[in-house]
Amino acid sequence: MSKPTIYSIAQRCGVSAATVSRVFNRPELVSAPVREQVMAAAHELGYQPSSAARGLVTGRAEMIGLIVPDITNPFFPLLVRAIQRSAERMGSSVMLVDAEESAAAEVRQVAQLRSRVDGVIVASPRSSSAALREAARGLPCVLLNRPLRDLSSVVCDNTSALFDAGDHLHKHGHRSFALLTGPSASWAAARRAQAVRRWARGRGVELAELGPFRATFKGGRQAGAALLGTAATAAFAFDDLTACGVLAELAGRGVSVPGDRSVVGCDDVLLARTVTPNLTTVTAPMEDLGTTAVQVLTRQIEAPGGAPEHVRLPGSFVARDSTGPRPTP
Amino acid sequence: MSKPTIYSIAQRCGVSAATVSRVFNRPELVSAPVREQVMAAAHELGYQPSSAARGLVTGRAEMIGLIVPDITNPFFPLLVRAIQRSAERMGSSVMLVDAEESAAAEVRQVAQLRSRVDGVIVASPRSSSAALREAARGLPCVLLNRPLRDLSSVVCDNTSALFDAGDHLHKHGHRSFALLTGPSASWAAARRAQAVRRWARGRGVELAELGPFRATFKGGRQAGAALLGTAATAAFAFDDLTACGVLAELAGRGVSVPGDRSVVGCDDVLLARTVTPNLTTVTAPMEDLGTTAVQVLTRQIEAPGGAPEHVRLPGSFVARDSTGPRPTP
DNA sequence: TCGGACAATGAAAGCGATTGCATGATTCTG
DNA sequence: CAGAATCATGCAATCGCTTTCATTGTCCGA
Repeated sequence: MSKPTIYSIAQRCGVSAATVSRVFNRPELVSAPVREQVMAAAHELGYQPSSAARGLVTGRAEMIGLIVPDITNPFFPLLVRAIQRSAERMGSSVMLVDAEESAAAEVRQVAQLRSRVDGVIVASPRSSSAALREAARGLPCVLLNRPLRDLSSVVCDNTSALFDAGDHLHKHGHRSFALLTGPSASWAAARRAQAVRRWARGRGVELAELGPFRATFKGGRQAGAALLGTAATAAFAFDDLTACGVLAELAGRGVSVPGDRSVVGCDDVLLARTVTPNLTTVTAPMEDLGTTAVQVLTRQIEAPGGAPEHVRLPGSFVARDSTGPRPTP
Repeated sequence: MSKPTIYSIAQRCGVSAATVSRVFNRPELVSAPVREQVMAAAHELGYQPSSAARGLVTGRAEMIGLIVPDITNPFFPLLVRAIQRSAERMGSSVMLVDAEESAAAEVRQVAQLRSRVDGVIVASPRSSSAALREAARGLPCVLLNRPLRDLSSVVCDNTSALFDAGDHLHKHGHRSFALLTGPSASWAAARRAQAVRRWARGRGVELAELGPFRATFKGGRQAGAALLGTAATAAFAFDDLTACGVLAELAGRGVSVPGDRSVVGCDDVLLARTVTPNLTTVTAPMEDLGTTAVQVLTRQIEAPGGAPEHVRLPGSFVARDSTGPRPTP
């Protein structure tokens, strides 16, 4: 007894394979009695259509690739889940690839994926644009948090939320700020830094730029240490993970947050709500980001060579416990 | 210009498709000049073999499924990465599925996956054994952290590490302990609880059992609150996430850790080292767990119907800052 | 009552690769 | 130098499914 195929079923039911196939794909073309008989037989035999065979003829893999630079970064699990969920809704599965922080790996992975997926979603802060373009040639692709003119992209724009964060701190009396910058190659880092700078200039407040720091907990500790070398009473961390590092470093040195300094993070990952004090941060609309990415990708797949789409979703500011009034000197 | 196939290449090089195929699969069977010519042409045309076609004839998808109950649980990203890494080494890709904490989804997903993968790795604390068995029927499968007699499994056994943890606390003078139990349906939770109980009995110390609590940060907070209702000076949390909740709850109530109470976690996820104080915990050998799971699965795939394998890997105790000497009353 | 429209089904041609077998060209062996 | 062994290559079947086209049988209107 080998795996059941449409032929096993066809034979069993005394119909042709074509009919069996239709029962699954275009059931309305098959008469009710036959349809039911076939379905019953299929169920009884435990029939599962071979996706390889189907893919071969339809040219669709019903699968999308998802490339993340580092799944251990708490930013991604939420995204992965959102993407997976909406992919499932579209009848596709998700193939996850962790590029392990290596640009070379990213590009290599895309090449690897090509033949197995209908398209890819790439969350790739690192790779060079040229490498990305090349890798995506002829393959429907949407970039996450990294716009590129000729490839579709879905990005989270935190500019206005960061303005809100600044205003929030300003209202609390802070006048001297520090910007703890993230990896220089990261689009998000550049973008966030720019937003903070613009805000500070607009407000006419002092802004010390520190960094760049690696987007890790350790990087955050270094940033925290650096922060103490300045007079800033409030700091914008690149993301929540670094903010946590900052918090830890400050705590380690007996500096109170938000008593002595205020810290705001970015992304609102799980960590933000498990750390003490809870992080004031900017929440990224993960669910939306994922859903949108899948939708855009689907469109690219259905109309290959269509114009690239660019979607920008705003984050929003959320005040928690890592920010407070300026310490009275 | 449609997608290049072995035929395009064959034609271009004046050889047969079979030869082209061999260049990629059994290059030693092809003469050097032809081989190089074909490779050059393939590269030039940007040829990528169709995995659907290959899969159809070889019967292999070169892909394994990975089902996790909740990718946002910090336990999993490390595992996912380890699995992906070693799958890649075996020439397979990983299809990730987040069952979203639903046993029904888990089983449904396995069914869905069947036709697209060569086998699955299931990290499924929830589903009933019967459901799992049924879902895995005829599909190579290895269970993670959940042994079942007739299915292969790879589990992390923390028993001895928990003994070490207990001894560590005992040495620090603690005599009254609390066990904050995890979800009752989880094998790991049961196992850990059992280990702690055995240890406590062996030592003849007092052990208050609290719970079960959900394996979330919130669950941890509740556990923390409950802990304060007891005289225990040291607590075993179900995992790091709940331990963090405990820490947060205690901190919120002005209870110092490790000054007033000691807390040990389990798993050693990223969180353990980002929280203040750093968690004393039991590290799970994630890398090994993942690698082993893939190896076992590979064996199952190559010899379907072979006897199930059961691997048990020990965790190890690591002392950090959430444990200390018993407070002097 | 007959022709055409329509519904239900089957036959068969691929999709793009792999692979066992056959073949022709070389090289070896005694 | 004949026959065997070896090597490189081609032919063609096959994997399981989808889909076009053709066929058959029904039903309806005129």
